[in-house]
Amino acid sequence: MKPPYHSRVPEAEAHIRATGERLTQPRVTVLATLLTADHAISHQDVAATIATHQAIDRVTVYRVLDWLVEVGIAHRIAGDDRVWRFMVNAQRKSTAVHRRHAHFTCTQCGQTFCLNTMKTDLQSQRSFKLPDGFKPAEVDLNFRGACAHCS
Amino acid sequence: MKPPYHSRVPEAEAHIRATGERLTQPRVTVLATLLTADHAISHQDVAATIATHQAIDRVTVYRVLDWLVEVGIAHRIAGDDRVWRFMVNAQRKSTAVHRRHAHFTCTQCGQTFCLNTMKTDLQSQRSFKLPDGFKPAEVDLNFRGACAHCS
DNA sequence: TTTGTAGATGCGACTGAATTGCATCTAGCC
DNA sequence: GGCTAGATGCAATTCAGTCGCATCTACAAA
Repeated sequence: MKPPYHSRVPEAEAHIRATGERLTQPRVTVLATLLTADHAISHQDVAATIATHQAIDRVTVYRVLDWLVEVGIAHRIAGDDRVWRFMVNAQRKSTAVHRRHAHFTCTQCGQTFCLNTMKTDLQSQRSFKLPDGFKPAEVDLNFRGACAHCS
Repeated sequence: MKPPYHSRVPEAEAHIRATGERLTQPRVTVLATLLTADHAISHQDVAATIATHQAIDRVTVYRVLDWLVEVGIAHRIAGDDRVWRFMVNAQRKSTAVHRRHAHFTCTQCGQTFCLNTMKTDLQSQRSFKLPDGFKPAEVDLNFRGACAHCS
């Protein structure tokens, strides 16, 4: 069980201040919500969770989520249902040449887990040889199957 | 330059007959169109291409595309724009326990290439160690960057 | 060859995630 | 305290994809 929403607020504020951009209530709320999740969650999940304790506009949630991705605090994952899911980045490296993500989507419970935050051997991602001329900037690795809970 | 649409019709018909299911005109047209592409194309690309030489309903294209994926002739890729893109499978292995795809999306021209059909060293995909209990059934590897044309 | 029918197609209406335009508000500056 | 660029709220819109249902057709059986 992850720490609840309230204990995540200071952490969220610190992340936002670190960007040098405006610290607003919606940004804090959305980020703190994202920080309490141990798997990638959708815009709707975020909006619904927030709605239980305060009012927030759907569009604002979309915009904050986009902003979090833009400034490098979070990343987004395209799901099989055409819905974006978001997750806070494990460790931010703003100047990283290669950004790498590894996710696992459970086909039974539907949850998407970020493998970068788990003990996983992903070093071999470096060893791919692409055809001549193809210059990758980012790599995504997506697994589909049964998660630890459902298998 | 790939062979044009017409020369792909017999190939398309053969693939469809091989499934044991009905050989219909929309199926042939959609598959032949898919066979002429050297990169993954969207439903809209398929529909627009077909529309230049014959009438076809949008919904039928969706259904045929889904069917092609279902019977294992093609596969779909989730794009960054929430649009599915489709591509004929290189070699079909109906009983494969692990289905693997590797794609490269060019952030400049927007095209998505299937690396499985290109000379690429992807053997290292086997070497991932997932956390205990996670049982992958499929693996997708997605690169983003500059393609051979744009780099 | 004709016929019966399961399955495919065509069409209109619909869904729902995400986006846009614009008026209003506010965080952080002076 | 006042200014203003940038953020938010709300309504309307977009667009990929889906659904319901009437009609059509591939193909197999007669």
